[in-house]
Amino acid sequence: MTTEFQNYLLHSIALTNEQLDWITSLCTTKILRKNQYLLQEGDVWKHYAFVSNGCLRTYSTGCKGTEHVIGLHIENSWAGDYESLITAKPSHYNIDCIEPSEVVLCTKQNFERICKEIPAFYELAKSNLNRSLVASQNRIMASLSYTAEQQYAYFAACYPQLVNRVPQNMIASYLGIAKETLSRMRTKSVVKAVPMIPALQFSHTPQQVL
Amino acid sequence: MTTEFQNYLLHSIALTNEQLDWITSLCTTKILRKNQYLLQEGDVWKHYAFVSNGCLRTYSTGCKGTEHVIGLHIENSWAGDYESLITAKPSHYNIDCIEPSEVVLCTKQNFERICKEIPAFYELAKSNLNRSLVASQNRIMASLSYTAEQQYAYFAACYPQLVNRVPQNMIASYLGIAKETLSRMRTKSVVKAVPMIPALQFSHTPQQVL
DNA sequence: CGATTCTTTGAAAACAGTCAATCTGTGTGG
DNA sequence: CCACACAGATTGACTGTTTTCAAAGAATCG
Repeated sequence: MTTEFQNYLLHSIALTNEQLDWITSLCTTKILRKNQYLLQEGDVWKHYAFVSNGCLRTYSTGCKGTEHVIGLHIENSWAGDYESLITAKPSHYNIDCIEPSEVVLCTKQNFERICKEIPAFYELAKSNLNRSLVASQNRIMASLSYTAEQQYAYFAACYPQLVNRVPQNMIASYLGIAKETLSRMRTKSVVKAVPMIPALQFSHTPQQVL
Repeated sequence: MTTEFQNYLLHSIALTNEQLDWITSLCTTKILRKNQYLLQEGDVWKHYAFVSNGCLRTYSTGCKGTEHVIGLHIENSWAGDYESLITAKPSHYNIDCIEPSEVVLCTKQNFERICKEIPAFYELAKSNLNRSLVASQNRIMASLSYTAEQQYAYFAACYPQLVNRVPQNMIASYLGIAKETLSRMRTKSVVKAVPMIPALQFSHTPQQVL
């Protein structure tokens, strides 16, 4: 029987059974209940984490205690604080579960070992990193170009799976708008088309954070 | 005599003279006048470009023809459209010179050849990519957390070199605010301190786009 | 010096944020 | 099984910031 993680790998790259088993043996699975932290501010993040099930959010606490959602991660994507991982410094972020979730953890060390051993795996990791960067830039582009309403429409177009799964206040926070504003926009809901911006026209791919 | 690019390399990684010469031989230098395009929307970006002198901007044209500045690049940083580079698709962005500039170009192919041959160079490239990603995320964090005024203060703290070098309308565009708003903020100029947000407290490093 | 680009300024209007109250649904424990 | 508590969503009135448009003032470049 193959796990979600193994399915993800098999769908992404070509692997022998031995390789698949070997990778799996270097990873651990962790079950998290709703609201449980995967990473807490101040801790050093030392893993690569694949979300095999559920939904998590990465957020940071700003001045006056407001929470700002930096990332949302559902099954088949990656979560973690990349900055903390590569600098080995304490994280400024929190990651917790919006739903009961299951994540596959791989230590940085093991992850790099796998990369070295299996070029295809390495290419996958690199491609995920690239996609993260592109996704970040698209998000910046959207925030520069769009009004609150257009941003939400763009978000909904990019991540239809999240719209009815993630609480609205978190989506609002992710978009940098007030939850009341989002609520009002939704009730109006004249289903406006998002004005298409060249830079964003091919970007309807789910965000990956590695 | 060493060029700016060679100085950059020597300050970043350890190289023999032969290696340095070899790398240099695989790159070309291009002089650009003010307002000249380095990349124009619709073209495929195929290089890695190191800015050895001057200042460039990456921008995109949104609906209604508004220009949105996605990146600013001064000497000793990198410019280019990474998305177009890795996907080999036409770029949605324009890059042009704010000042007369000099860039060192290296084709993707040659760049990868150097990476393969010289591990330290590869590590440098990887580290630049990582820093780009972190910088993007910090920019997102800032746009979520800060008011227009705080954003400008944060920008000025991060990039003091740019404040009096890049036209204000472009800085405004970079920050996603109207140029008039920026102008008003500057004249008020009660030099407010930026409220520090945990996530951004160590991020005062110049943006690198590789 | 003339032309273009960039910046400043003013006033009105649009937009989004805040605060506070109410409403809804879900899950828990008595 | 009901009542209650709690998290999330909605609504209204108000405030404040930011945008827009238009015009005038600097600065820069050829």
